[in-house]
Amino acid sequence: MPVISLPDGSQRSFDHPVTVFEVAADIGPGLAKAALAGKVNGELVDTSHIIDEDTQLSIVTSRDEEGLEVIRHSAAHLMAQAVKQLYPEAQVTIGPVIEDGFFYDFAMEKMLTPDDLAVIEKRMQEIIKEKLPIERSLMERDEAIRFFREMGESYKAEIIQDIPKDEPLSLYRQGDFIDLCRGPHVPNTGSIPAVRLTRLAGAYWRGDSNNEQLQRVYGTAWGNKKDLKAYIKRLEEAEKRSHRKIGRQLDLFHIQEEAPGQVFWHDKGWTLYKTIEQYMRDKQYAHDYKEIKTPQLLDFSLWERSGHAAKYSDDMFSLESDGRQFAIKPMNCPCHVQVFNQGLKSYRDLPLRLAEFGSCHRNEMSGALNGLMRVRAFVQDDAHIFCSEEQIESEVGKFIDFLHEVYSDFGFTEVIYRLSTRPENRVGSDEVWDKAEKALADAMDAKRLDWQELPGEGAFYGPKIEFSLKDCMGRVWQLGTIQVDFSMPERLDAQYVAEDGSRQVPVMLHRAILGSFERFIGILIEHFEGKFPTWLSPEQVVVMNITDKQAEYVEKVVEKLKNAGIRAISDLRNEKIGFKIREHTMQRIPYLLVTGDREVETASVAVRTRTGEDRGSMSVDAFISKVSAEIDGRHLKLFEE
RNA sequence: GCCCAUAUGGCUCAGUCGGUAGAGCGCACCCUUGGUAAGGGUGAGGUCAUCGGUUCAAUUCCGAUUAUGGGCACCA
Repeated sequence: MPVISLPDGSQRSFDHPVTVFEVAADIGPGLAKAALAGKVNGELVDTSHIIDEDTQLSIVTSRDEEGLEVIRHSAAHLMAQAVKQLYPEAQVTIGPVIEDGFFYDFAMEKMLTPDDLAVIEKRMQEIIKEKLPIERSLMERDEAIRFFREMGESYKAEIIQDIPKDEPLSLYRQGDFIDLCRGPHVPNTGSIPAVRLTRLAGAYWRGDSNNEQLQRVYGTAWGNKKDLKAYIKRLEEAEKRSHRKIGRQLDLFHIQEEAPGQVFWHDKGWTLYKTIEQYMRDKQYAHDYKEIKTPQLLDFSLWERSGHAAKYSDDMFSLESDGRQFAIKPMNCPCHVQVFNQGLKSYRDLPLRLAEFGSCHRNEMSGALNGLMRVRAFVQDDAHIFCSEEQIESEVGKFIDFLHEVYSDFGFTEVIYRLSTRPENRVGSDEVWDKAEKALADAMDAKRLDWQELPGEGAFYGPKIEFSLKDCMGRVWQLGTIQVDFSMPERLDAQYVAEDGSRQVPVMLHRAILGSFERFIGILIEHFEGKFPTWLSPEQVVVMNITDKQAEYVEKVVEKLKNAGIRAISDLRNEKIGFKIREHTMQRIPYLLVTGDREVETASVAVRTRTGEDRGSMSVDAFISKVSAEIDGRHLKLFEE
C-alpha cells in the first residue's frame, strides 16, 4: 500500500490507493482547494490520478510555474469550449501554452472581430462559474480518429493520425466539450482564476503558408487577478519603451510612407549611429580586421554565381540599365570574395579578416516590416574571415571573445548560444560538416559556454552559431552570428597557395556582432528606454542660464565642453529654470548644468543628472574630467558625487 | 505575401447617427529675468492617408490602394 514522500521530506502512508486530490486533502483543506495537479516521480498528472505504489509526490498549485502552465492549458480548452458553444461550426485545431498565456487556432467561416472576443470571454466566465469537472479518459487511436471525424473535427483527426500507433491517447471532457490532450488539466473549470483574451491573428495550419489560414485567438491566464493586472501593466510599460515612440520623442529618426522599411536618421539618431559605428571600427581595428567598402549595385550574374539568385531573387531589388541587369546587394559576402581574389593569396595571408559596414537592401515582405527591427535597407557590421580549415576553431574562439567584449560594453551580460547544424538540403560532404560542426562546438566548449543545439537549422552552406541576448525586459534578441561557409569561396573561385605549393580553397566565416545597426539601435532604445549611457547619448550635457546675464558664460562653458570632446548644447531660452530642467530631463540628457550668478562668479557649474539627483557645484574643469572619464570608460552609469 | 485592426494640425488624441472639424502639448509673437520637472496672454496651423463609388451633400457610408500596428509565414 502506498507510502507517499512529500517535498518537505515527510511521508504519508495509506492502506488503499489514493488520488492526488485525496493526498492533498489529507494534508489540509486549504491545499485540497488549491491543488491543480500533482507531480508524481517528476511527471505531471491530474489531481484525479490514482497512486497505488510508493512514490514521490508534490502538489502543484497556482504558485508553481507548472501550475501556471496547467491553468493556461486549461484556459485554452475553456476558450475552445466557449467558441464551440457560440459558433458550433468552428473546428478546433491546436491550443498550446505560450509565454504568459495561450492560444487556440480555429477553422471557421465566420471572421472573428475584436467585439467577438468580448463575447467569447463572457461565455468563458460563465463556464468558469459552472465549475464543470474536467475528466480524463483514454481511447484507442483508430477509435479516436473515428470519434473526432464523426464530430466533424477533421483537423483533430489529422493530428491523431500523426501520433505513433502505440501511444495511448487521452481525452479531456468538460461539460459538452471534449478535446484530445496530453494534459494534465485543472480539476474543474472553476479553477481558472484570471483569464483574458488579448488579440486575434491569422495563422497557417501546421505553420505552413501553403495551407489554409486559421483564426488564432490569443489569451493570457494567471493564478490570481493581481498577477493578471501586473501582466497588463507590464505590457503597458513595454509599450512606453517602444523604439518608435522614443525615436519620435527624442527626435532620433523617422520612417515615412514613400520609403517603407527605410530609415530617415535625424541628427540625434545619426549621432548615436555614428558613435556605435566608430566604436565598432576601432574595435575591429584592434582585433586585426581590415575595413573595406564595396559597391552597392552589381551585375546580376554575380548573384547567380554566388547562388543567392536561385534562392532569393524575389527578395532582391534589381534594375536594368544599358541592357544589363543589376541587383542592389542584399549581402556583402560576394563582394568580399572579389576583394580576396585580387592578387594571388598565400597561406601566409590567412586568416584574412575583411570587414565592412555594408549597406544592404532586401525586399522583405510588407508584413514583415517592423519599425527599426525589420527594415528593407540596413547596414551590417559585417565581416568575412578567409582561413584554412585548421584555423576555424581558433578564429571562432577569437570571435567569441570579441563579441563578449562588445556586448558587455553595451551593458548586455546574458548571452544565449545556439549551434545550428546540418540541414537536409546542403552542400559539402559529411566529413566536412563533421569537422565544421565540431570546430564550432569545440570553440564554445573551450570557452565553457552553455550552448544548445538546433539540429537541422544550419544554412545550406554550413553550420552556424547564433548569439542572442536578453534585454532588461527579459526579451531575447538574436544579434550575432558566425557561420562556416564551404560553398561560396569555391563558387566564386577563391584560392590561396598552400605551404606545399598546391592551390587550396579557403574557408569563409561570415560573422556579425551587432547584426544590423538599425535593429541594434532599436534594441538599445528599448533596453535603455532612451536613457543611454553617456558615451552613447546624442547630447551628453546641456548648459542652461537662469537669466540673460549668464548667457555669455554659458556659451563659453559649452565651447569648453565641446573642445574637450563632449557633446554639449546650450539652452538660453527665456524660460524658467524649472521648465528647462523638465524638458531636458524628458529628453534624457545625462547632465544638466545650471549656471546662475553664483556659478559665473566662481567659474563653476551646478550639476544635476537626468535621474533628478543634485551633484552639487564644481569647477568646469572638474566636471569635464569626470564626464570625460565616464565617456572614455564607456561607463553604463552616471558618475557619483 | 496572408489574417485582423488603424490612418483627423508637428505630436497625443476628441469629434461628426452624412451638412467640409476641436482640445492639450509644440510652434510664432508679446509680457515676464524667474535658482533645479510645466509663469501668463495672443495668434498661426488641417483638401480629416490616396483614388474611386453611393448621395443634393462624404472627413463620416461602401470599395480599392498605400502605409502603420498586432499576429502568421519569411529572415541569405
